[in-house]
Amino acid sequence: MANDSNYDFAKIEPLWQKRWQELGIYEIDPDDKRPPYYVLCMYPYPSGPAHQGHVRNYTLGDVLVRYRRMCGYAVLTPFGFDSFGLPAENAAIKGGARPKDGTEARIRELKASVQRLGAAYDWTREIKSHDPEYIKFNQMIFTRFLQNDLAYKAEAPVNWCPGCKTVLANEQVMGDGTCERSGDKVERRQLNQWFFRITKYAEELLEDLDGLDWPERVKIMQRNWIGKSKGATFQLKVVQSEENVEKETIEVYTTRPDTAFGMTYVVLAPEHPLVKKITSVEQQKEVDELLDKVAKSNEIERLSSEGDTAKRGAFTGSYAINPFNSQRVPIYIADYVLMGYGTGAIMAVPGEDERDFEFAKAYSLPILRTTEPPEGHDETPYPGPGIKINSGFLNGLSVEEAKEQAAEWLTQEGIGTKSTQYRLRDWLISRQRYWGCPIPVVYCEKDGALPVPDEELPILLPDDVEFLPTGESPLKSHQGFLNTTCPKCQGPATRESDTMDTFVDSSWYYLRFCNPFYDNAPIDQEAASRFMPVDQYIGGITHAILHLLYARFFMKALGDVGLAPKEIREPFAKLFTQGMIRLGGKAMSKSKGNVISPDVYFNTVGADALRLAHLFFGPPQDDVDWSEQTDEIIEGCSRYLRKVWRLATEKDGSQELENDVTDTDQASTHMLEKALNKAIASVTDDLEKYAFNTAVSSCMTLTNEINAARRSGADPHVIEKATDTLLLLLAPLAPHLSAEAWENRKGEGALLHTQPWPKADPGFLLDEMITMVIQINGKLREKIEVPADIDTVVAEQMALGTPKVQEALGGSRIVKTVNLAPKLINIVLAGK
RNA sequence: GGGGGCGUAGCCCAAUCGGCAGAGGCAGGGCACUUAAAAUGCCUCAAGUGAGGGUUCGAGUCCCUCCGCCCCCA
Repeated sequence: MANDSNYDFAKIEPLWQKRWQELGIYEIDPDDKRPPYYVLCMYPYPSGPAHQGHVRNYTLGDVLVRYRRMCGYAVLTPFGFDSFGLPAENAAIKGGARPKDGTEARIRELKASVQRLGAAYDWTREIKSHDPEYIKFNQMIFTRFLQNDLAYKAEAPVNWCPGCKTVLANEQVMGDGTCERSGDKVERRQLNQWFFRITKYAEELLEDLDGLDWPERVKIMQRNWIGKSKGATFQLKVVQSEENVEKETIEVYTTRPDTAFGMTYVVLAPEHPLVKKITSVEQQKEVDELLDKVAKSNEIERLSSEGDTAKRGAFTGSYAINPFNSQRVPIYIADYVLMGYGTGAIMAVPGEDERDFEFAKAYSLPILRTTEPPEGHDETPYPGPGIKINSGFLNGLSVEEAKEQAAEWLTQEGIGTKSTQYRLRDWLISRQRYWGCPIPVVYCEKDGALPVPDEELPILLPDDVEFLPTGESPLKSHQGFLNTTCPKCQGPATRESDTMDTFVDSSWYYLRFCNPFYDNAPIDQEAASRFMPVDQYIGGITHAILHLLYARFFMKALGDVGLAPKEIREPFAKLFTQGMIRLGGKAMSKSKGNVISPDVYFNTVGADALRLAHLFFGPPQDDVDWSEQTDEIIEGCSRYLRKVWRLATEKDGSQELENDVTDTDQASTHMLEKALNKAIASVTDDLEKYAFNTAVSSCMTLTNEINAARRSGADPHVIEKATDTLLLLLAPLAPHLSAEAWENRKGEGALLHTQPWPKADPGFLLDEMITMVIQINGKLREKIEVPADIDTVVAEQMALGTPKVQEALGGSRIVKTVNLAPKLINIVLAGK
């Protein structure tokens, strides 16, 4: 066996996968003394066998798991499945397997392909969102939120498909506002639904971003999503045309109170409660027409800047009084003003706002500037800084000063106040769907909406339901599920038939992983205190906003209702977002139908080669285009691994490892020592900063150096040491082959992955001689070898003495020398 | 429309603080081994960094404008 030059991955990979599992080297005892380290890959929706996106994600995670383990940490490395969700239910409706059966089959498939990758997971901790235990605790969390005013019920618009007669998720609405299934135009309807009060945490969610070691772009996306803005709210009196009395007031929010003198009209959201009251008889028809149109359009259309502006608004027939100058301005309604943001009403300043300007032009409303635009500015609105004009007591002030003064004035007059608004809205969690966690609420005619008591949890989904293409959740008509008794009066009551958004499940699973065996509460707080926050979270950029924001909200809210350690405010200390795998210009995913299965590679080159290729493609945060060349890279990685195998397992015939090796080449031995230590340093450094592509190439370089050293007769002891180290460095990257080669070298039972991570000897990292670059006027002219500790003055003399420099000097005057000896000397000559 | 990213050799990609454009791989070429081929080993080839300007002794790297591709928000 020792001379077997063929590495049989098909045989060896499953053996090691089994051994790691049996040895439990990635499981943690409760009394483990090593420092804890929590590595987590976003748990996947089980859509069937893994695709290359999964491979990439779990490879990156596994490299870090194995590396940290070798660095001496007790690494927590759990895996689970985000197993509720729409596709399983849609499959059932189309006549496929029932959601539970289908989901569990998909889980088995995904798990099998994840296991073939050889990633080290503690499978004893596996959890699935649809586990009855998980449902129970999910529901318990909901009831705690309800009791602590973090959950509430309110009317909210939903996407309604008139063809399917059902509510659609946002993802089911196509870009053009039609239903993905029937193609009908999706409408907005009001429905009574459950919300989580995430807005209560808006400020904390914003502030705590600063302390996170996350990619800056993800933090920027979250900041924009939260959308904090500072401004003022104030009241406007309404003058109704026919009665001409001031009964009602409108509250508006603006970020630019300094522009109030330029207000030439007011706009209400079509849903604004005042619309009914203030619309005049003459304008009723026009207003109704717009209301009708708005009801049929979705938010995407409403916020779009496309479409004929002249058809997007309607005059109500009433007027408002601008408190700043007591002028009457008309009140309009317009589709682009949303009830959910600010106060649902705006003051319009067409002189300083693009959108107001377009609207004013379309409806022939006056346009007035209140900020002096810079010279040469055309007729378009000017929103920038400048000096206030046409603005009464604000004239002459800067925009910033005027904002302050205007808000001050509003406060003094008692008609307004400074106000901070957030774009973030409360989280609508109700889904009119079957395959999700049931919302644990019962409705009693006498006692109203009540949470289900803990001892009655979990409320599980009934199995005996029929999936019909009616579009309605089967729970809605399932009498056995619906009928219950009121926990308070024991009278007849009805269950809530909506289920929770699956983002609820994924908002706290990382806490459950800390101790998934705990049955007193959702979260074992002691275990959570030990492992949380997650040291390294890894997943796709697609979850940059929603999942990560919801999970952050849950961490805070769970702490505040006493279910999680209160001092831990953030769940993910460090985040890494991997780039997408694209095929044909689109992200690779089952729903897009452009999946390349890893199976064929598992069978032809093995998991290690595929893993190595994924690491080697390029920077892990960048997107990868899957192409013909990808196969060549994978083939190249496979070739490289075979090379390592030969190096590590074949005895070099010309060199026998005897005690008294004499005739060795000192220079090449020394070069190998240096190459070895440099490789340790650079691979370690690369792993710390996720530069896996360069970590792989450093291993390749070392491999080449060892082979070269063998040819030139370097000390066999050093060659053996370097080869051992190469296997240690490859252990996280290509775990099967390196583990097998290690055991081959070290004897039966030797375990590579429990070895300590190698340390570089700093003595070998510094070069004695350095190539010094000599430039003239910044251009390379000469290179000379100098001792690393050369005196800078001496170095400069040497540089000036070189023939090329002498030649170039040719009578010119030296203006200056940039002396960075021993690296570089730049001689700047006058006028040449 | 706003925000973010990317653009280096035929291709994938390297290049610490602004200091020699090349670490690694793929493809190509040559040689060795072989009866031959595969496999393997060795050697070799190649761009001046998307375009233009600026700052600097010196720019792939910093600043501005433009072009192309991608992502997010609207």
